[in-house]
Amino acid sequence: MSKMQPVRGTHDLLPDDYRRFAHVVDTARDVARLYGYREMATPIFEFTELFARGIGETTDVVSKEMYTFKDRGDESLTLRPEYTAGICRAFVSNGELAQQLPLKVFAAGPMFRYERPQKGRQRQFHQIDLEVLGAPEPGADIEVISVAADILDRLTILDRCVLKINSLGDPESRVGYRKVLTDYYSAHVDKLSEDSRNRLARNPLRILDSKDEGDKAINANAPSFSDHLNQASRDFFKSVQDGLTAAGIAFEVDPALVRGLDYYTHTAFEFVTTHLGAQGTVLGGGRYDGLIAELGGPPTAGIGWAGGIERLMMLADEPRPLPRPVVIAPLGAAAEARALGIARGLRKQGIAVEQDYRGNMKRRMQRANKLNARAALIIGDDELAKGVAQLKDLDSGTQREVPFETLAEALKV
RNA sequence: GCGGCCGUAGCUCAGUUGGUUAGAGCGCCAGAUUGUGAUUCUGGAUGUCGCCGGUUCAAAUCCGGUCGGCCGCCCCA
Repeated sequence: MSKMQPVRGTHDLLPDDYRRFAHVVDTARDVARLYGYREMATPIFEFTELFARGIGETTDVVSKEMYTFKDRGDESLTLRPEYTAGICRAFVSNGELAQQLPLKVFAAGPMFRYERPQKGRQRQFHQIDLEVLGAPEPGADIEVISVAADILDRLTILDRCVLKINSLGDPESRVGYRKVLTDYYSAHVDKLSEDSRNRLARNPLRILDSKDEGDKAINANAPSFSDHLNQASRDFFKSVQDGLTAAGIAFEVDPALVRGLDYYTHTAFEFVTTHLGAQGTVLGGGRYDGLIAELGGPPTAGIGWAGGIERLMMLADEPRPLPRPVVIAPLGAAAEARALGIARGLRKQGIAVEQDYRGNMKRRMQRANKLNARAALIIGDDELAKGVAQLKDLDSGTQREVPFETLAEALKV
């Protein structure tokens, strides 16, 4: 093509695509509202430090995937790579939110990560996001997962997804397990893959999920997280599982499920599919009880998830077609002028009316067909004189005269 | 960031061992007595063969680079 290409990893959402995009967001918003979540939005860029501190300096997202730049005031800013940090920052910035606990919010918008694009992976992508702040109880975990399941169900993709959950424990359990795991892998470091040797220092938990055959052999005897959860963490995880079962939500416990962002504690979960190539995760999240305190706010529990809109779009059914319009086809200057008022009156009644800017009868009828119009209103000099329009049903081809005054009634669906 | 595949009309794709004005289907546009669409018929335009450079008498075709897409890894949504 020409040089007028979009930036790598970005895409235009043309009208047909946008309808499917909006369908995902609208569906999610509707379901979230049923659970009492309120929509909000935060800025697309924040101070770089927010993400560095919130997500973790050593994570891939922060260390090599952020769009970071200096603005004209020499501030280091970053295009948000995810939503949670921004929402938590907003919670800390806006004291009144601390009086609305538990705060249940829904959000949607673009995210930015400098990654190698593939199907289902773009540099600018979009997420729907759900968060509950100020609820340390497992009931919040259950509810948040339940909202996600309902959204996927309404998008008709739940049956192609599997819910995987795991517990990363509370900080005490996590620190303890991490030590045990690091010791174990350090003893086998010479047999680990290069990737996993790098993971050992950054996030040893991730080695558990390695696809390398040699690593898998070592993993077979690796200490299990479930054996190193303290009693409180164990009870918490049990409650979440029991709640999901009670709610009728199917899940699998996956001990290898580890999320890449540092702030997660306790519950981690992902809805995964095999229908998107290498990009299996459609929606994922977890609990992050320490994040808000880490950002300098009052110690406040948090749990939430994000879902990739583009990935959901690829799986979801086509949204319902738009209501079919009526085309008004005036012939001659006088009729054209009169049609403007008639069309406006019909739209006031909630009827979608399209009026061409130009064209003879044939052209207007062709346009009507192309617009998938259900009916055409033909108004020429004769009709103008009689105060009627020819109402042609474009499916049956039948046509009848209808007085201007009763057009709205004749066109009500 | 690593490894691999690919790039020809708006779309899906043909295009022989390099050879003359680069093709098809769909779609688009225009006509078939100017007040009636979708069907049918006729005609038309599709294009810097992603881009830049090299080899050659000659490049869509071979070579290099670059941009972009896709697949796997990594990572994640």
